[in-house]
Amino acid sequence: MDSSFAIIAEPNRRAILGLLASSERSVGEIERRLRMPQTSVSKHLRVLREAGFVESRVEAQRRVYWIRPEPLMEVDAWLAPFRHFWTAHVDALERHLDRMGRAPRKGKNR
Amino acid sequence: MDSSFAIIAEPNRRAILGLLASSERSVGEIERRLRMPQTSVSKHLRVLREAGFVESRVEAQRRVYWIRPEPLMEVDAWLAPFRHFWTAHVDALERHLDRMGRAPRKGKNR
DNA sequence: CGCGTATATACTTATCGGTTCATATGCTCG
DNA sequence: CGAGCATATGAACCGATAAGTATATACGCG
Repeated sequence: MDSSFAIIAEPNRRAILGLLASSERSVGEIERRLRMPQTSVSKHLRVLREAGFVESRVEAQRRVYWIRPEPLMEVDAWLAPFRHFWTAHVDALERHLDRMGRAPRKGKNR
Repeated sequence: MDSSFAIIAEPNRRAILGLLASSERSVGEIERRLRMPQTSVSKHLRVLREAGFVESRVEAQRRVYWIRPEPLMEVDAWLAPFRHFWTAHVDALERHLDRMGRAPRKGKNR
């Protein structure tokens, strides 16, 4: 329903994503690091999971969560039309790189 | 009050920013293009202005609004720690460019 | 002047999402 | 099997806010 933007509007969710940026973590780890109630962590993780921001696996009694990049890429893409405001003089180079493929081989495209 | 993220969580506001990305516009123009009530446009513009996303000048009876990049840069910056997820193999090149100053040729005419 | 257009603002209402508390489920180990 | 930890889920509560309505202000022109 809501866009990815609504999801990352919540500071605690951004904090969680920030933690997961460096490596995957269990719920308990997140709880301790961010000093936020477990129930809250769980609920935010649920929202993040349903929105495709994270994925989880069960490891005995724990659940380990990690980042899925797609929704964040979407946000990144939305910023594109604005980037020239702060990178004006490099635009030409950027476009050049894009045209060159920017991610040459490596199959597995959509 | 809330972070820039909360501001762009609103779809109408993103639409307005999207319009302004290409060029400055008056309130009436935005109203017509987006087919949204004037009062709504005004209110969103107010929010955007107070959050530093746009700036306006008075031109006779009209107000012309345009983008201020700072808050969007902030969002762009927040994405940095995640970018390696979708640009992993280009990272080296990116860092290289950054180290070089990102604006190699000095022949730029001004 | 006085009307029409352009824009902003106050007020109200309904909705939404986050937090808290209580409880449920499931796994591990003794 | 039963205790205890890790995590999830549900319900009530509460504050924020978007949208609608109505009105106010400013300008420009005949």
